Amino acid sequence: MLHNGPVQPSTLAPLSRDDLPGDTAALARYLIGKLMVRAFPDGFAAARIVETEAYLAGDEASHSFRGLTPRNRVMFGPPGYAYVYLNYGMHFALNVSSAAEGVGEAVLIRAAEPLTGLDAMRRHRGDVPVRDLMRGPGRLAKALDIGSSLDGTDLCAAGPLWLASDGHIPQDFGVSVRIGISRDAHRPLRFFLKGSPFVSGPAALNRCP
DNA sequence: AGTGCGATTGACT
DNA sequence: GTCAATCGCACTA
Repeated sequence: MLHNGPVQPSTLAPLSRDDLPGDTAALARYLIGKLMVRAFPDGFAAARIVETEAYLAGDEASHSFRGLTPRNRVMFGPPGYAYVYLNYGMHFALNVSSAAEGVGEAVLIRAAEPLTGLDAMRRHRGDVPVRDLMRGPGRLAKALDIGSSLDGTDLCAAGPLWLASDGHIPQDFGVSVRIGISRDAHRPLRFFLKGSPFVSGPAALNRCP
């Protein structure tokens, strides 16, 4: 889209944990337009988050619904940490832990617009169109080489992976039901940058009221 | 111990 | 449009 100015990932300060909204749906909205920054051995990659989903306590679709397990422990920890899990036995997905310690909630990062480090992303994803590099949670994780070794990473500190802002505030949010779930399927907990071609999901969910 | 099912993707008819 | 790949975890026994 139009709003990719030049980005210097190494100078992008991490988001402050105190600035993260305590309400998980609010955090999911807050993260739209923010940046994911990844440090690779040979440089940085950065991407603008364009699609998120909130997973709440008491939510049957959430991994936290049946209580704390080794896999979902980060969801029950403090906010602003990476919950990385393996889905369908083959795709990793990146979440940001949310809510107070002891409350199992998180925001799934579903899609992003690549800004810098496209060569590094293609090294992990192969030669696909820019639009498809990070369009979907599994693809996003692959592009940023995110695996279980990053589970528990502090996303509010400059390290292998963190959240940042370049000051861009998106004007037009879309809201829809979440993708790919069967339980609690009616809840409007998916948020996206309206009109972005980097958003995943069926077109019907992406046009708006 | 065995079974079933995903917060998905890519290949194929 | 259909479908297989592949594994952690919940559930049954």
